Amino acid sequence: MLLETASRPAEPSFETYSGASSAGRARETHSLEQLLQNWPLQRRRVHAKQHVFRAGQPRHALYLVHAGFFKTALISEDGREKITGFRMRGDLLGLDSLDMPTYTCDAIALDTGELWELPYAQLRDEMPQFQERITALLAGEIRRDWGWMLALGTLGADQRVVTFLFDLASRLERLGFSPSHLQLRMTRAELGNFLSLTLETVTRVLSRLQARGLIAVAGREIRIQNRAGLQTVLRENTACH
Amino acid sequence: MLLETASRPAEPSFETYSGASSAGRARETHSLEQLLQNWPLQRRRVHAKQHVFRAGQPRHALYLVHAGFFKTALISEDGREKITGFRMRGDLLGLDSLDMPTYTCDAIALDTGELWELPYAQLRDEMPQFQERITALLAGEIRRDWGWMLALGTLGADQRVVTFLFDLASRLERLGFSPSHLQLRMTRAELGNFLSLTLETVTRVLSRLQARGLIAVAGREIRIQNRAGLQTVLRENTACH
DNA sequence: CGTCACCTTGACGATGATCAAATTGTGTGG
DNA sequence: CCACACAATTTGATCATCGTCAAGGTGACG
Repeated sequence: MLLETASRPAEPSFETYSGASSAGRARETHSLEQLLQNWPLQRRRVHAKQHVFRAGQPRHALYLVHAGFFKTALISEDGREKITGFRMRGDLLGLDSLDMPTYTCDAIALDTGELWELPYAQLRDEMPQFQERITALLAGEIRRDWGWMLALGTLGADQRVVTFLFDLASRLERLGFSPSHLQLRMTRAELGNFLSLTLETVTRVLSRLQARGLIAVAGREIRIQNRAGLQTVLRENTACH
Repeated sequence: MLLETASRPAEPSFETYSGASSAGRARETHSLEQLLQNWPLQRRRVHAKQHVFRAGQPRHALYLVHAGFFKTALISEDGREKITGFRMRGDLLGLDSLDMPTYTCDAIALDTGELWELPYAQLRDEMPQFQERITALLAGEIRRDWGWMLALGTLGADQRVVTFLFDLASRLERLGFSPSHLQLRMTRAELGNFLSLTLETVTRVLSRLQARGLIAVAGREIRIQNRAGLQTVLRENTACH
């Protein structure tokens, strides 16, 4: 697989990509969520379309996604927008501005969700493994970004979409969800923005993949029906390069 | 300016983007190079086309570029290659694999150069400001990557090239070089790879900009002749989005 | 002086963007 | 609960940008 995710919480649930359920089998003991389980953290509920923070606002915390689905996005002075990633349980919001006085991107909820507010300075000083985790998460974000730069720079439209589906599936699987039944939380436009495609192209690719029997599309609900077939798509010749 | 550089050493020189010269006016006291000035570091000389490390090799150090010009690149299993960045004095090589047992990208010298080998664990434990610097450099790399994702995803060919020229100019200026006289150290193919363009398109854009009197191109030597004019190019409508 | 890598320029074509229009889905107020 | 407005999705037709292929030029180095 091309891309990786930095975090791997447990405790699956459904309908909101959260973790309210019970039958959680916690395997990876070093996730941030595990570390912080009985730390007195400020929690914050957000609902869809709400900004967690905006670029330029004073940075006062790092947020750990505990439930819900988020996007982070840059907006340039001249209005161009770019979604830099979709964040789910176990991911952090605000990592990119750790060394800055203000946030450097927007973080927006696509869903109802819950965030844990991490007091960075305090945790760094009082919890020995914390700094190490943060370093790993930062480096992991760089690797993930580079992976996407590779994908977006060298793959055609179909292959980008398939790469995205595989990435999402694997992240969901780590959270304990089915890797073949994907409930998208973003619009076609947002997906296209992230993949550097237009929303029409995203739609067309999905229709094309459905026509080939590789996936089943029903709005934002996507079922992966032929994983091997999708991997074949990735091998098909790219126009670029 | 769209992009930033995490490091800002002093002591300009010429002909190799290094720092052998003397008349250095050290302003920013918190650069890594400053911090490490009289630390007993292993130094390593490299020459053009030599690999500093390759993806998969055991990671044994972090490298601080002291002189020369480098590229870092990813290569996917199926042979697609992507240059993730060009690195010069004050930049670090290997940041992305800080938490890994092996390197996750290739680092290749485009020039003769000198690297300082940083023993990460030791410095982290013995030098108080070190960890903080590393965190800042990691976060800065993320911001830079996101900036390029925005540029590559939303700008046309001409604008990408101009953005690159401005970025390079500003980095060179911080090192004490002229921001209008650029000596490229990479081929058109490498530049195109980084910008997700073909080498022909890069050539064509440079020719076009020269024809408009905005720059003067002589092989890898580029002179910026009309900075304001180039900024105008950035305002010209992009096809994409 | 010849070879090789790199660069430049041209002609052509394909991928994906743009524009347009119709359909479906969603939330809100009556 | 329905009707309405609006957001999101789908599909089609057309076109521009940039990739591909080809050929010639330039420069470096043995």
